[in-house]
Amino acid sequence: MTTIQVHNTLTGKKELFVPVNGNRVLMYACGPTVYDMSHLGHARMTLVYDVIQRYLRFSGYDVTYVRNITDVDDKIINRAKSLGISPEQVAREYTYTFWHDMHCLNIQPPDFEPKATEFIELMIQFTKELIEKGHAYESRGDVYFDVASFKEYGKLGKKTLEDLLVGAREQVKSQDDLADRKRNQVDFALWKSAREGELGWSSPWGAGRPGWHLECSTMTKHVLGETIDIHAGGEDLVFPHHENEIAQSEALHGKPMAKYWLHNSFVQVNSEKMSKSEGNFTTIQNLLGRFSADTIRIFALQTHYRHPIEFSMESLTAAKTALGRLLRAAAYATPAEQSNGAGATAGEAVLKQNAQQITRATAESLDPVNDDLTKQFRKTFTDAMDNDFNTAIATSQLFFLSDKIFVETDENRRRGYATVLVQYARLLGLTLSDTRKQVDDATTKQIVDLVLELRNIARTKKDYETSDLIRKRLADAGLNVMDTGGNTTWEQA
RNA sequence: GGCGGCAUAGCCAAGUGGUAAGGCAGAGGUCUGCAAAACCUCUAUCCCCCAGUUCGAAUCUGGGUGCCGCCUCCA
Repeated sequence: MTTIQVHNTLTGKKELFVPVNGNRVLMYACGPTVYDMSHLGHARMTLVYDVIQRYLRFSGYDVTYVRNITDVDDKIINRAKSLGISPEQVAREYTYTFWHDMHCLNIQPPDFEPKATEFIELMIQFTKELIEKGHAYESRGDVYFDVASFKEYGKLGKKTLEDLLVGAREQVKSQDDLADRKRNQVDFALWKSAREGELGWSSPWGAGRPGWHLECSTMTKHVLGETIDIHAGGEDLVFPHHENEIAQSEALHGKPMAKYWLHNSFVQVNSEKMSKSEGNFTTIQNLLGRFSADTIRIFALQTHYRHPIEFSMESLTAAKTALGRLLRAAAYATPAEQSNGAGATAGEAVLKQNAQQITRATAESLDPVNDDLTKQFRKTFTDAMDNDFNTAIATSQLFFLSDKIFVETDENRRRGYATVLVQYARLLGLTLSDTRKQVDDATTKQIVDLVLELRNIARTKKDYETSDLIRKRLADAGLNVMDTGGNTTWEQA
C-alpha cells in the first residue's frame, strides 16, 4: 500500500507516504477566510486537496479529512464595518457562498469542517498552556508567542531568526505600532485585545479575539490530534501561517504537528499571482456562468499542483474543447455508469457516486474488459498519481483511453472502455455528465421566437395546418401562443 | 537585502540521466445537399545562454540572463 510518494515542504523532498498510525490518514487543509467571494485560486486549492483525499481513499486509506472555515478575522471585521452589518452576518453569508461554490464544483465535503468561533474556549486554553510553558507572554491585553523560545522556528519556511530580524529591520519597522508591545519584532499574536465596541470574547487577558494562526493549531489538535499525517494549504501559507502553527503546536506538545506538509502553487494572470489584493481575480461564480465544473476541474488538473497555472480565458476555452472529447467518449458507457442516477437529487447522486467509487483493490474486478489496454491504462494512471499526485499525466491518460474508445468497433468492448474511463474520471472528481445539450434561458427564448417566426411564415402563406400544429405542440410543451392584433406573444401556461 | 521556485513548440503543459506525454490552435484526409461538428493522420533534430561531469543530459554540477513567490493580509 505504501507506493505513494509525496513532496514534503518540510524536507523539500519527495518521500514515500507512510501514515503515522497504520492505515489511518489524518489530513487537514487550511480553508477560506469567509469575508468575500471565492476566486479561481481558492478553487484550485480545494480542488487539489479534494483529489488528493479521493486518491488516498482509493488507495485504501481510512482518511479523515478536515477543512476549516476562518470566521473571525480582521478582514471580516473590516468588511462588516464597511457594509454596516455584524461580522457574524458577513461570515455566515460568505460561508454560504463558499459552500455553494464548492457544491457546484463537485468538491466532496470534508469529514469535519470546524469554524474558528466554535473553538474560542479551547484557543484560550491553548494560549494559557503556552504561557505556562514559557513560550508566550501577555503584553497590555495581547498575548504573543515568544519566537526565541522555540529553537526550530523557521524550519518549514527555511528561514533563520537572524534572517528574519535583518529582514524586519529592512522593512518599514517604524510603522509597526505593535513593536513596543513585543519582546521581539518577529513575535506573533496568539490573542489580540479588542478595542471598545469591537468583536471580542472574554479571556484572562480581557476582551479580545484569537490570532489567525492559533485556530488551526487548536482545531487540528482537537479534531484530529497532536500529530497528524498531512497538513496542506496554499504556497503562501508556508510562512508565516504554517510556520507559526508549527511553533505553537510543537512548543506545546513537544512532538511534530504533521508528518507531511503539502503546498499547492498559485493561479497566475500574466505571470502574476491571482489575488484579492492584486485585483486580478475571477470569482468561481463568474466562471461557473461560462464553464462547467468539469471544465474548471480539467483546467486545474492539467497542471501539477505544485506548479503555477497560467490563467486565461483561452486556456479555459481550450479545456472546454478538450473536455468535449471526454464527454463524447464517456457517452459510450452504459447509462447506469454514466448517469447521475435518474430521479435522485444532486446531493443523493453525489453520495451514490461516491459509494460506487472504485478502489485500488476493486479496480481490476470492476474493470469490465480487463485486457492489456485497460491494464496499461490503470497502471499508468495510478503510477502517475502515486508520484506526488501527478494529475497532468493522469488526465492525459483519459484522453489516451478516449482515443481508443473512438476507434474501437466492438460495441461491448467500447462500452467497457468507456466504463473504465468514467470510473477513473470520477476518481479525479470529474462527473463527465454530458452538459453539451443543456441550453440556457436566453437561448430558449430565441428558439421560441424562431419557431413563432416560422409559424408566422406559414400563416402568411395561409398554411394553417402547419401553424396550428406548431401552436398545439408549443401548448403541449407548456407554452401558450396568443395572436392578438397582428402580434404574436407567448407565455408559460 | 534574506530565503524559495521557475525558464520545454504559436499558446497551455508533463517529463528530472537513455534519446521530447497530453490539451488547444494549425495542416491534410474521411464523412457531408451546403455549413458546422465529429473522427483519422501529421506537426519541437530539440528543451533560456555558456562551460563542465558522463558512453549518453531538457534532466546532474558551476556561472550567467530573465521571470515569479514568500519575508505584511493572502489558497
